Amino acid sequence: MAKLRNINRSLPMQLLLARESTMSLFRPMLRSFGLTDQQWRVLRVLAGCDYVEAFELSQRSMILPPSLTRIVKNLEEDRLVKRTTVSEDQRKVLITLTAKGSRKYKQVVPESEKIYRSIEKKLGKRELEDLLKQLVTLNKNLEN
Amino acid sequence: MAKLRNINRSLPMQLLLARESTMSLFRPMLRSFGLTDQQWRVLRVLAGCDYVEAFELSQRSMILPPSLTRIVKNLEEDRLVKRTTVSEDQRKVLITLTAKGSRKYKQVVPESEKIYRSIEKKLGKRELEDLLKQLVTLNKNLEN
DNA sequence: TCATATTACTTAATATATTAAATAAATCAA
DNA sequence: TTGATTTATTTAATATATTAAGTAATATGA
Repeated sequence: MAKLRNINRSLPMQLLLARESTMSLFRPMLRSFGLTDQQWRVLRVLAGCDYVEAFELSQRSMILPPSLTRIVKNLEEDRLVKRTTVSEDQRKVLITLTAKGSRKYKQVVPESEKIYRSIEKKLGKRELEDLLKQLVTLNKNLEN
Repeated sequence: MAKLRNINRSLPMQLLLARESTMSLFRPMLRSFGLTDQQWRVLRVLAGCDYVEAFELSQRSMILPPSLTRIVKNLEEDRLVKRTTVSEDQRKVLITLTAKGSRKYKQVVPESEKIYRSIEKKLGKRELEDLLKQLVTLNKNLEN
């Protein structure tokens, strides 16, 4: 009978496990700031620019548009982001950080970097750099 | 102001992207068999043994117990798996593949392997092996 | 033995993922 | 210009993720 490769040899499974191992280190910190993983991804993109269109935000935060609609709605209720429309193209929605959102971002950044450095320490800076490089290559080679 | 590392240098983000790049190659095939990603993970574990306890299935399929409860319920409604309890410990639930589940598994395996080989071709067999090895190491070093 | 703690799983509540369909604004073609 | 198409986003429906709380069976200790 045809047999499937072992989980240790399955790229998708090892990637899932790696993502989980990694995020489980950040998650308690994010929760302590009242943020979900995805909300943090959104804040992080927004912090890099004045405003972003919904579609670009979707791509850069790796959250599909239907999910993003609700996430932005929740963030807006928490007064962390603001939505506006452009008069040039009434279909588009622009999203920006509020002052409160910006403060939240600035609070999280040093904690996030602290965790990242602890990961570097556990894995070795060179090994981590090497792994990142390979992942970037993989993503380039598999992208549609 | 403290600035966060770029997304290209973020291990969690690159892992998320890599997982997505990879799964997007398998997903259409799985859907054509009427399976979600998680249902396939469950079938795959079950195919490796006669029966599994819910807790072990949860760990090996990397699905938390509350999600697993519903996933197994749905698979049971589709007659792909069966739940039984053991008399020695009435708390425990054993899950097994039905004949129908086993047939489904055997149908998917060759298609899955076909996709896997196409990934090997795109990335290079050696590079893929190397990446897998690094991921296994990372998972070992970060595990709780 | 009997109250207490632990274990194994399920339910509940809220958040997100995925796919398809809907909506509304903008663009295009005849 | 106007009907058809495309684009940008939202709704809807179903599935899964996450955390907390609940339930029932088993184990433990005075």
